[in-house]
Amino acid sequence: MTKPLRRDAELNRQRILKAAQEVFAARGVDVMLDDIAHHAGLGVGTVYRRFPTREDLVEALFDTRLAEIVSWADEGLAHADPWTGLTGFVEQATAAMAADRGLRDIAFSRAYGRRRVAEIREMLAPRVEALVTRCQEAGVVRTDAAGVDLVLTQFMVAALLEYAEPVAPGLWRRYLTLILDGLRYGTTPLPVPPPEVENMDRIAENWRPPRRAGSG
Amino acid sequence: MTKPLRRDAELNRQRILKAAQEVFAARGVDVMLDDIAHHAGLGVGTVYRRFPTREDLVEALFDTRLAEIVSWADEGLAHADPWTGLTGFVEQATAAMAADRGLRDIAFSRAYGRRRVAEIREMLAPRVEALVTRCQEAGVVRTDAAGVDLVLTQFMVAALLEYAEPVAPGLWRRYLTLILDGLRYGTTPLPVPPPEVENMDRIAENWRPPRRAGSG
DNA sequence: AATTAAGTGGAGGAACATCCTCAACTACCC
DNA sequence: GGGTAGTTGAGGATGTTCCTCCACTTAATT
Repeated sequence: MTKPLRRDAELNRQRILKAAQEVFAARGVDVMLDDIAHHAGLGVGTVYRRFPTREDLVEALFDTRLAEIVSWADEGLAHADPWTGLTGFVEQATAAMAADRGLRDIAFSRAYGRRRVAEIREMLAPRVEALVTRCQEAGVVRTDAAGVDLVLTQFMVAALLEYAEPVAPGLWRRYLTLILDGLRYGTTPLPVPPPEVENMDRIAENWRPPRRAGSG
Repeated sequence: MTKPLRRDAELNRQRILKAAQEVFAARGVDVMLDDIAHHAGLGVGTVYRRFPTREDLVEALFDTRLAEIVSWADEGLAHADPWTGLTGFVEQATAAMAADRGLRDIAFSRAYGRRRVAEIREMLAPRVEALVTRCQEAGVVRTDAAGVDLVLTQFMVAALLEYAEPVAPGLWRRYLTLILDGLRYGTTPLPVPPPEVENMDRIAENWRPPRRAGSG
């Protein structure tokens, strides 16, 4: 039922998507839409006409990016060696997030992607769980680790990306290696249980929170 | 040459310090001074009269807190077992930062503490270096690790605190253990060198940065 | 080439957040 | 009780972000 756009309008739509992609990647999904418009060489009004909310832009751009991550998880699960499957997945996902600050936001924050993106995110959890379990059965991951641990460590590495990536690109590989070694070779009993799955959402809500969402 | 304060004024000064301590601990050093005043049951003007800048409050409160961390490092160095010395230090420091969001800010951010606090921070680096080196000589830390690695991992754990501590208190112990295990038992060669010390400041500048300090 | 509907630009108003001053007031101290 | 130090908190100054609106431009149609 949607009428096709006029030729110039369609061209501008593409320009906006390209600009949004670039600006999101460089500065995260919280940038002003004005900046995207400017970067696209267009007026703000045009952006708002085509994508009334930031969410519309996010959905249009990150739907496939997240699906890609899910497919990497599947590839990891299909890999002959469980450990290589796990590390390969983690490295691919982290590399993608290192290159795109917006992707980090979408992957972790619960502030965007209420629609499609949230569904895709939920597809990831069981796969990550399986990646870990498979390694444990093969005896190459400590038995007291859990699937959520991988998510939490990704959180930490993503935080490192926020701080260090612009200054020391690629440094994350050093600390990811360190953490994965801990996961593989560590023997010190983990002193507290992993978080409940219900808590993961509440933890994710603190990803890049609004400046003054303070408590009392 | 500083005249003693009038009795009521001195009392209020104490009230302000106590309130600031509590509010900083709960919500970080970026809270509005208005909030501190209100929490102390005083008017904003009083706070501004006594501590003209936020920096004054910070210096008054965190000088000793940071010195305490330095002394823990010394205790760690004095401990008979190098590994226990190292982990003991790291755990004490992290526990302190888990309990005080303001302390995290002061320890990592370069936005405050240009004066005294910065000096104390600089006393820490060589001690941390020594803690690691001593463990390596004893053969209980991988030889390709460096002193700065401990700082960077603390960065990651501190980030985890930001996200998870309000929701799942104490969870940090799980991931700190994992990381320390990696540091001790890991064998996978670390793929990139540690950051130059000069870069550490630039990384720290991204700790809780102003909302729109974006690049181009 | 004239008509019309679709699309565009971007200044600027609205809604906030934060900072910090200052004039009227109050409390201490001698 | 006079003088000085101290207190107050509403509100002006400043800054940020969002998003609308309408005069203007351009593509499509006849």
